Amino acid sequence: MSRARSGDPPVRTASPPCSLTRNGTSMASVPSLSASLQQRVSAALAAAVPSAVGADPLLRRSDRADFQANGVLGLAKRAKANPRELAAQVAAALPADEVVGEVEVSGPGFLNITVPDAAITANLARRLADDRLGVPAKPDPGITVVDYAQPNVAKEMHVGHLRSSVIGDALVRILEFGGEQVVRRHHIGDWGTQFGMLIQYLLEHPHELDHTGGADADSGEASMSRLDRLYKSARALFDADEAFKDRARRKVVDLQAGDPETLATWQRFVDESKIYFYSVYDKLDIEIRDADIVGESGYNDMLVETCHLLEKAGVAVWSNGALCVFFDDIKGKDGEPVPLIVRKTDGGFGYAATDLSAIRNRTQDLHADTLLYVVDVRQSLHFRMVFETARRAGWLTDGVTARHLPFGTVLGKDGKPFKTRAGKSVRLEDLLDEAVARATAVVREKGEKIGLTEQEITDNGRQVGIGAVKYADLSTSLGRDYVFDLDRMVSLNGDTSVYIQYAYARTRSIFRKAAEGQRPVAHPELPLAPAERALGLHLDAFADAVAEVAETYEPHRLASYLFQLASLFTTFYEQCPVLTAEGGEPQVEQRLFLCDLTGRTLRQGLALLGIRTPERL
RNA sequence: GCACUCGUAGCUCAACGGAUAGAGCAUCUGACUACGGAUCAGAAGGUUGCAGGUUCGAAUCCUGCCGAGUGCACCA
Repeated sequence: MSRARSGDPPVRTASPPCSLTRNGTSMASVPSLSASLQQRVSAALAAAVPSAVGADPLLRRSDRADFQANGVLGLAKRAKANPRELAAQVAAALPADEVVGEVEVSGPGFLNITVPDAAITANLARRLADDRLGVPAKPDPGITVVDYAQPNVAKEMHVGHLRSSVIGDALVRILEFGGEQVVRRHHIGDWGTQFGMLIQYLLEHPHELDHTGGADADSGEASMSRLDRLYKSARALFDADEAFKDRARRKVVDLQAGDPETLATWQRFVDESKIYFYSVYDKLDIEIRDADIVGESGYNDMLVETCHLLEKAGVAVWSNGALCVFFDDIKGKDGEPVPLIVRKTDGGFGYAATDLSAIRNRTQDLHADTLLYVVDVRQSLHFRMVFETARRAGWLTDGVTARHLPFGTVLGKDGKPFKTRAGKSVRLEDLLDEAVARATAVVREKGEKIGLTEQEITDNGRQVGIGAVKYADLSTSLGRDYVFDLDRMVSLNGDTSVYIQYAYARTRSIFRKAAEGQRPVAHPELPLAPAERALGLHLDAFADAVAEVAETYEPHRLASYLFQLASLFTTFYEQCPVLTAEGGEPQVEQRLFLCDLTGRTLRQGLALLGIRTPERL
């Protein structure tokens, strides 16, 4: 598969609101109970064993208490102490304050810690009072370039383009939310020898890309169909007609030489393709901005210099007429070293030259300290070689992180790469249309009962269908292949976005049904029911979950967090009457407060994954 | 052949070196005519591919083997 990278749909506002603005809210980061405890246990460890300053207490959620600290065991080993005795010492050293509740030594030397109900409610109240739900923004943001969503000019987008776009978009949102300065780059496939054929054909048939015939002549679909028809005709002629083939090849030379007429024709392909890209990304509800589309052609001016620098530095050498970089540990089938080819025997530049030039641009001109590439796993070797080369050349320094975030193949239900019955790759648009159609049918059936308007049904169908596709993609670890199964994706039950969206809609529904004076107010003095505690502790972990994803670039952890939150809320909803709470007005307020925070957390969390949350579903 | 990734419940997937390996789907058993709309609770299901090793402790780290996928000189 080509490394299509690209497109930009400005039509619909693509970004769901990141946070709800409320009167008098602050922008204060709220340490989680987990973080507060961690700090205390860490201090207690240091008090018990002076050499343990800075040791990680390994605090985790536990099924035997609210939290468990596993760090004592390793420490006891190093200090040659009895683990249980040491654990008891640490427990004794823990301060008795508002966060630390019960502490007990368990098993070989675990510390089981329970926090008071009041601490949970109080911390959640601080989250609700904050626009960002207490999630801190980095005090010292870096600059991260994310390379994602890279389709090819003049080519149909297919299911293979889905993952890069969805994952990249989610990462961008998550990183930006964390305060990072993000530069988006859509490295579209807009250059290469195949353009000689296309350009030559268009020159000989100048009206093939004209926007004629009907009201939808300017639509993305019409653009793609023109491009596709032209591509096929050109290809057929290229294969059948030797003279045309020669003319096409000479066009490649013209293009690379920067001949104005040739370039202008080439630009027509790019522009036509962008119309199509934007329409697909609009459907995908992913915002692509024109300024962020910097395709392969964007680095043309640097290629010669890149090669020159590599050669001068001795990083690249000539071999069999090509400019190559070799690596000790990379060998081919015959046992001979396999090079990264920077410049080909015919003088043309390979994509390695483009990628290396892009690295120069991103580190030296954009001053990035992190480079991320959301690209198919099959290009891992390529990136390994490119990064290593850039290190040798000094373009990647110790202060810069470059990471390929590889994703696996999309498979059909049969476990083989997702194809149509005819064996062709599936058009991305068809896939999205299908998902939306199914989701709309489901939404319509249920929506009629609650009196949704036709407009709401249509909007919800789109938000549910697209959300389902994105969630399915984001809820499994990136590196793996995943099975594309629409039936499962749009299911109301199970680990799906629909389930989470529905939980959100339920939180909203309660407020519509609430009586005049029933408002969300935290009551730390009230004891919490088990379902409330479980929900509360999980709500409090939101900031930590987001931070973890921003650090590991693993969106599936956020997806998992959100599904669990929705599940915990559903249990709470089942077990704890809200508007008719048995404890009277304060408990009604307390439970409304939990609903409010749950709703906002679900909404924010899904927004970070690029998934919308209908108010009524 | 070499390299990379991966082998976890019937299926699709989780699990930051920690206690009893967790979810969802499917299966089975019960509740539920709705504050509140698309329900919940429970059961069953496992030699974490196999064999060694490191560790107080391994699905996780190391070695070997078996199996799968992907990649491996001028396409991206």
